[in-house]
Amino acid sequence: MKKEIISFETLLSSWSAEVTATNFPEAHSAIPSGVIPSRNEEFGDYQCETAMKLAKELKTNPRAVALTYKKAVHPDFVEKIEIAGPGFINITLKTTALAAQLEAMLADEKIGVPNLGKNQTVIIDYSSPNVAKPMHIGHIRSTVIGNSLDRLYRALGYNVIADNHLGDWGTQFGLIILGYREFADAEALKTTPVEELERIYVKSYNLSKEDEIWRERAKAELVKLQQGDKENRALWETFVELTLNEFDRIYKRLGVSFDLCRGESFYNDRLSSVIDLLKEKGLVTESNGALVCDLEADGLNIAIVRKSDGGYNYTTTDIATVMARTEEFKPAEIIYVTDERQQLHFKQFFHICKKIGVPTRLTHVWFGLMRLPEATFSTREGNVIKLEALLNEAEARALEIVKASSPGMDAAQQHEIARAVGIGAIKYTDLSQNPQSLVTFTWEKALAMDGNSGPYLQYAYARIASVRDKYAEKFPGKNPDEFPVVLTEEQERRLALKLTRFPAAVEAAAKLARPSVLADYLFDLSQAYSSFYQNVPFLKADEGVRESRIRICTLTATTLKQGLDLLGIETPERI
RNA sequence: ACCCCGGUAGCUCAGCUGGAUAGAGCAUCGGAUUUCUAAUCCGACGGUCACAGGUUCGAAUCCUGUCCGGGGUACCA
Repeated sequence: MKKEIISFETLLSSWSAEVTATNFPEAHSAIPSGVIPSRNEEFGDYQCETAMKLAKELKTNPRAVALTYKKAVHPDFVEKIEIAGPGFINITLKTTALAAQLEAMLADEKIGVPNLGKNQTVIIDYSSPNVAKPMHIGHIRSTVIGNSLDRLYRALGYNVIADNHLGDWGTQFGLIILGYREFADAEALKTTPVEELERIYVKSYNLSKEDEIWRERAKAELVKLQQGDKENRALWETFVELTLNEFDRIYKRLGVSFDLCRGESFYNDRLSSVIDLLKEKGLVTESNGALVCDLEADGLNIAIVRKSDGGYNYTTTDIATVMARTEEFKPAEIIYVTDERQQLHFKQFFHICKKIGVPTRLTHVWFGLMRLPEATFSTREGNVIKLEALLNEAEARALEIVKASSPGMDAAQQHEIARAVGIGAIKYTDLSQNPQSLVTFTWEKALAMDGNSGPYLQYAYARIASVRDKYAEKFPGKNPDEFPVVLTEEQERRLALKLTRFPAAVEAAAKLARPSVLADYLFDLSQAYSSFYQNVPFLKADEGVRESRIRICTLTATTLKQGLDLLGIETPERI
């Protein structure tokens, strides 16, 4: 059994809490005792603001309170504690302790990421595109953010079930079936099936708006489908299959895979019993021919659970889905990743779930819509950018750069690197900003390959891989692990400190449901490494120092690789 | 009308459960390559944190109001 790695932040926070409890028992327990990384490195490695908060409550001098911490027995890994400004407690670690922590992390496969999710199942519901509609760049966010959360939770030891809740059931199928019969283009269905299905849908939808007879016919087709008509059912299955084939191709390119792919249709049989249950609980009333949950009293408007034509809508489907998932998997939590427009829906739906006694914690992770600088995307405007077009463009641009920088490399390898770099660039762009801000799409930003970008991080990784190859070449048979880690240079110490903070970054990213927290950390780490790389020699250093630095490179590489993997970004050994 | 987001450097964004001099990237300008991958590094320039009040030792951060932008508000999801 390996010794568990505990971060300095955690150790220091417990220490500070203890000092508070011993010396200021009269203080309110809510006073935060947290120790955080210094905002400014000239003040040390960690800082604590407890003294100022305590002094405020106890109406005493904050610097005097801070002095108590300075005088208390320090943890053995602390070099010094200083008091500054209005009452900051600044903590500097022993460099030898930092080195020891790096060695512990090097010896641990998970480099210190804790196992928080023991025996807990989390279902993450993401991507969830609609059948018969091509994925455009607006769909990438749920897929990429959801997939990163999926990876983060797995890394923290949760049992994750990734479920792609396809929009494969609904009123649009009446229109599609009718349109398909009337004006499908067999040739187009073979070459670009989903695009053709969408064309059929849009045309049929437009007809339905001006032609009442068409509308009635479409409705009749839908009813037939829902009643299990063989022909319509077969058509529907074809549509689903054609669409899934295409989605699978995109998921494969994105490195995304699901444990389950259960569309709305999967829960179809349970819908009427959901209504029965809601009735039983006295939660529904009739209004204008529809059945609704009136949530006005809770400030959540009204949710329709059965339409006046007898059909069900997504509130009902979602409730049925939760109940089915709860029965089958007993998850501790279900996380939904969708765009911001669905906030009200999820509030309503979570509220109803609570009222009917669903025990599972339900979380809605929403993200801002992606838009163009001049307008929002809309099929009608014809300004949608197909997801595949974006991926193709990214790979093409990356290939140009690879060809320019590695002209001697064979073509297959150039393409492979361009693929990883191009896709990495797109994912990183999306994941590196706060999900909840609205995103303005520009090609320039989406395909950024320098500065704060995916390729910058991949480049840092590839340089390390190259250094390690060179080391093995020049010093065959030597094992750096037989030498201790020693930190001498300023850039080296700074890098070391950043390395020890990886587990905290992973934890925070998952807890806040924001992969951008991890992306920020990794960029910061890469910058620290690049600076180290540029200013500190390793292969030319003396024996011992050289091995120590190679080990630091190794830990940086592992951290980047694992970290980028949590963002779903690959790390080629050479770029 | 009501509800939810957002407004920080020329551009794209961090920072927002109050803390020290508001940070990155891009762009612009100036440097670094006989040396471990220059997709890099080092430096400079650049801000009335939308606006007005308030809370306090301290506000980009919390409260109130205003302006601007996006989204939502019963049979689409």
